[in-house]
Parts: sequence; C-alpha cells; structure tokens
Amino acid sequence: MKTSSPRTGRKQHATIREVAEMAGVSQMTVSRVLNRRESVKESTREKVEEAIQALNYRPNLLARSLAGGKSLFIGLIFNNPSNNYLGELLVGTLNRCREAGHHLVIEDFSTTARDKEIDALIERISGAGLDGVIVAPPISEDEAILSKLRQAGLKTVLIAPREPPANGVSVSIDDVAAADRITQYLIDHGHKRIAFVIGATDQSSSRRRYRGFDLAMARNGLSVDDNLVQQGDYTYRSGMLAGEHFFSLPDPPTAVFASNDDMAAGVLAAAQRHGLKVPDNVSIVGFDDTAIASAMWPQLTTVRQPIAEMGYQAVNLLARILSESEAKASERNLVLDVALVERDTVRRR
Amino acid sequence: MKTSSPRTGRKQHATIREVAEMAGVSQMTVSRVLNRRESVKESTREKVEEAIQALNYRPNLLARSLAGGKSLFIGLIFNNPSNNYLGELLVGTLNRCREAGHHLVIEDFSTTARDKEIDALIERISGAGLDGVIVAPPISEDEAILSKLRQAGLKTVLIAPREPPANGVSVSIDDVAAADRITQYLIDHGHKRIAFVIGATDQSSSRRRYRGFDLAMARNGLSVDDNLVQQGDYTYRSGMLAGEHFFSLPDPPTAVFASNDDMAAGVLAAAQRHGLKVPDNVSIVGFDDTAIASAMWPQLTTVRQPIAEMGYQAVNLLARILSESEAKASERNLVLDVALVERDTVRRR
DNA sequence: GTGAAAGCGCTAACAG
DNA sequence: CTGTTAGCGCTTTCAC
Repeated sequence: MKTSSPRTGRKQHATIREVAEMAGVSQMTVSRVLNRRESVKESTREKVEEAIQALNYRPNLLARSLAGGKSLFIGLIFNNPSNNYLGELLVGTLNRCREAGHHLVIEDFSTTARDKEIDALIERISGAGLDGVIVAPPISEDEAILSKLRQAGLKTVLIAPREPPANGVSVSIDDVAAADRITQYLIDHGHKRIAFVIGATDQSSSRRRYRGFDLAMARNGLSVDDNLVQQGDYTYRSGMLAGEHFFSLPDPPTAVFASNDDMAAGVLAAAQRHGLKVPDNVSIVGFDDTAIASAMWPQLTTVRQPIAEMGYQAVNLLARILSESEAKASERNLVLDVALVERDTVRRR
Repeated sequence: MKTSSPRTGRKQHATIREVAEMAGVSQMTVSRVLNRRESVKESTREKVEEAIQALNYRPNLLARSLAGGKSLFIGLIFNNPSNNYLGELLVGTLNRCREAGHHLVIEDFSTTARDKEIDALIERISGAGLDGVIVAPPISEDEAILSKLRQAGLKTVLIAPREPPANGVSVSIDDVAAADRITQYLIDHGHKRIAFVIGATDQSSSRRRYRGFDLAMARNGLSVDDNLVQQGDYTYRSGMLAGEHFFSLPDPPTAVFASNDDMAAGVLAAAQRHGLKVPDNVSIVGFDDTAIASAMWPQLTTVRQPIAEMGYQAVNLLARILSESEAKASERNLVLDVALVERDTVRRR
C-alpha cells in the first residue's frame, strides 16, 4: 500500500474544508449541519447542503472518530466460525458499529479447551485495549470463560445466555414464548396429539422450550401424553430415535415439535422410514431455522431468531453501559421477538 | 455515548507522546520502533520498548490510519446472511482488514432481484466512497451484477467466481483438483464402482467437479459406468433421487461421490431406505463441509474450502491492485488448496 | 447563529 | 541515527 492520499478513489475525496469554502461558511458550520445540531439558519443550511451535493462529499469516519474521541473498540467473542449464527450476528453487529463509528475486533475462541488457552486469550483481549466485548453463544453459556472475562474487568454483553445474568447485560429471545407460539400454531392447525422432543439437558434453552410447549398445551386443555415426550440432545440422531419411538406407538402423534432443526430432520427421517408422508400423515416443526431447515425435503416449518438484530442491539447496549457511570439496572436484559417460518411440514388436520 | 476521551477504558490509554517522554526521545523515534523501520540505535530502541511495556501502550489505529493516509474502505457484497460461507468469510476478511488498518463495509444484496434494485444498491455503494469491493458467492457468478459493478468503475475481487475473470481479480479453489483428490481417496480405500452425482447445470463448479472425478477415475484405469452418473441440482431431494436410482441397480455402487453435502445427505437417506448401512455397505462423500455434513448421522466425509483464508487473501489482493498503477496481470487469480475432512461415511473395502 | 483556534494521536518529509 | 515541523479531516471550546 503506497497510496499517498487517504481514501484513494478515482476522484480525490472532498473534505469538509472544500465544502465550507464552496458554501462560503466555516468548517464548523458544515460540521453542524452534518451532525444536525442546534441552530443553523435555514438559508445557510441549504447552501451547505448544496455544496455537499455538488462535491459529493462524505465525512471521513476516521477523522470524525479521532477528533470526536468517541468510537469504541468492541470485541466479538465466538468459538465456531462456521456456525450458522455467526454470519448474521456479524452482519448486525458490524452494521451498528459502522453507523456509530465503532470498531469491531473479532476474537476466535474456537481452539479453546483448556484453562491455559483460555487465560492466554483473555490476556490477549484485555491487553488489546478493548472497551468491551460481546459474547456469542455458545460461549455465552460458558461460565468458566464468562467469569474470567469478568475478572479481567471487561464489560460484556451476552448474546442468548443461559439465564439473563443477574448483574450483567444480555440480549436474547424468549424461548418460552417462542415454543408456546409454534405449539399454538400446530394446535390452530387442528392437531391434538402432539409429540415433543426435548433438547440437550445441559442447555437451559431445552427447559424453556419444553415449558413453552407445556404452557400452550395446557392453555388449550390438551393433555401431554408421557409417551409423546422424548429426551433428545439436539442431534439429528437423537431426533431420529425419538421419531422411531413415536411412530412405533399404537396411537402415534399427528404432529411432532422437536426443540431444534437437527432433531426435526431426524424425526422426518424416521417418519419416512415408517412409510409416513410429511406433512400428509404427520406434521413436524423445528426450532432455530438453521441451514438444515431449508436443505431438507420437504422444507421445515420452524421458528427463527432475529440474530442480526440481536447483534445490532448488543452493540447499542454495550455502548450504553460504557457511557453510563455504572448502575441503572433497567433494560439491561433485552428480549427480542422470534418469527414463525412457515414452510412445508405442517398440514391442517 | 458521551464519553469524553477516546478508547475509554478503565485506564486512560497511553499515547505515543507519553511513551516518548518516558523514554526521553521524540515521538518520531517511538513511531519508528513501532513500525520497525530503518535505523534506530539498539540502545534507544530498548529504552522505547521498555517505556511501551511500562505504559502498556497500544498505538491508536484510527490516528495511525488518518495520519498515514493509507487505510482503505472495502466493501463486502453478499446476498445471504445465513449462508454458511459468510461467517467464515467475514472472519478472514475482517482479520486482514484489522491487521492492515482497513475498514470493512458490508453490503447486503439479499433482496436484490430486479434490475432497479441492483442499480440502487450499486449507486449506494459507489456513492459511499469505497475504494474497492470484494464479491462473495453466489453473487460472484452473477454477470448482471458484476458488469454493473464494473461499469460503476469499482475495483473488485471475486471470491470463487464462475471462471477466473479474464481481466479481473479473484481468489478461488481448484474444484477439479479437489474432486480429483476425494475421488482418489475413495479409490485408495479400495472402491472401484464409484457413482457420481453432478451438481446444478447452471453452476460452473458442477462441471469442474465432474471433471475432477473423471480424471481420477481415468488415471486409475477405472471405467465410469453411465448408470452410475446422475444429474442433480445441489438439493437434498435431487441427491435422494439419485440414490434411489443407484441403489435400485442390479449391481449398485460401493461408493457415491455427491458434488455437494446436501446431495450427499440425500444419497444417505436413500441408502438407509434401501436397508443399506453407511459406511458398512456403501461409502458416501460430499463436498463443501457445510453444516449438514456434521449434522447428519453418520457424519459426512467431505472436502472443505479454506473460506476464511480466501477472505483474507481477497483483502490482500484488493489492496495490491489498488496501489498498483494498474496492469501487472500476474497473480491476479489466486487458487487455494482444499482440505479433506475425514468423518464417518467411508470404509475401506 | 457562526467562526477561530486548538487539538485528537499519529506519520511524512525534511533537517541535522 | 534522531529531531522538527506540518499536517491527516474532523470536532471541541469558547468567543463574537
């Protein structure tokens, strides 16, 4: 890179000074209209805006941040670059960072298994002069790492953590409400014998999703047959096993709600092996809307988290707690709504 | 954000000036040791380095970029935030950007279908003052968009394009070599009757992967039975159909190579429906190592692209062509190696 | 309402 | 080998 001037485009970029000259005002005035601040006479504002147009002026973010003295350096900690999550999370996070003039520093904790490595990584990020960090799942459920982060004195925002942290800040979805909602969707489609596959016992979301299912059933006066609830572990295989069980029953369910998409795909495979057509003979829904949901056939009706939005909000939250003198426990645990994704695995009964 | 000072950490960050004072030298000297440039007397260098340590000094990237006048603004164009690709691509890209002090501006072309929208987006990014753009697949195969980008005068680097662009710059993998390699892997495991599922006809990678398969078979003196080559379209369903065909044959294959993971999953489903155990009775391999490859059971042996690395190199390439006066057609099309991911769907025969 | 001056933290260019 | 002088493009502070 031997470029001699910044932002080397084909045309040298206009600066605030040129705009000021052209409009016959001071840089300060231009800056004020840029930041839509306080009093600027309507007529001068117009002149300035014309000049901006004419010069195709764009403020230089670097200079702005440097002079302004705001502009945070935010770390994003994750542990699996091929996670479906990550792309979207980065999109939302990056977008907000750009808007607000912050800088995102990504930190890959993938290889982290042993304590020593964790320590090294934490050392690295706390030495990097980051203002705060956003922690993506599943690290946001990893108490070992979280506590070390806290010890290092880093401000953190957790994405979809196990529990809204007592004294922390997080953004998550309401698993209970989401599970309730998709169960209700099944019920609204005339299903009464609905089976459920529970997620991994070591993840808190499993319990919450089960609770949501239970709630919806109860509210509709539907009983939950013990035979129609199977323990899974969020893997395809466990879903398949659960399906085998359901479809071998003398009175099989007309619909199955699996706590994630992988298990739903497993249930589907089992159904097909039993000669059952989906959705004609049995309806299936999942949770998460990961890649497999649209890769399988028929495509899965499921529920999706607003992941990009979560990243976006996480940046906001972090910026807020960083600027607050501390305290103010309000709105520290943001809960976002999910969306129902209707595809091809549910049929009215 | 009402922070009054930049990089608001708990401790105010040290500046180059403080380091200079502490070491009893000028800022320039500190800057020189920071940039490990030219001649600095060993003894002064040491003094400076001590001061840096003592103050826990980190250079401010913003200031560096602003003063240095380098620092590019790079756009990354993609069209599917939940693409498996994207997370990793962003990781590599972002990492290199940070190292080099560049800035990444992400551009989502997801909703882009009609010409008008494309125009609007292109307008937006060419107005944004970007120095250049990196184009992720599958947009990198979209001639309509590519030509408009070119028209707008934007410098581009294509990731995994249809063909190495005649007059462009790209980073890709060698599909032929990769397909050849995994076919050879199957052959090395004693397979002779190997079936192949071709990818979508409208994607160039399909042809290349087929060629690689063919090459390996020919080199090993193995014939390719017409009955053992089926046309697919990169979907799960098409893989399943191909599998149905293969396993209904009087003399079914002992191994199947599907041109992507989704189709491989479909083949697996067909095998299981035919009562065939994988990998005991039949081996299966895929291509891409997307999420489904480790979600299915047994987990899929496949081939994986070094996606993060591709992003990293794309930034390098872009920076290079931006600084070159133009010309210099060498090394404009970087081809990276793939990795074989051995999992549980291949058995020695 | 608007402007002038003084930097943000760093590096380039030229002296010495 | 090292220091001085000028900024990078913007915002802040404080006058007017």
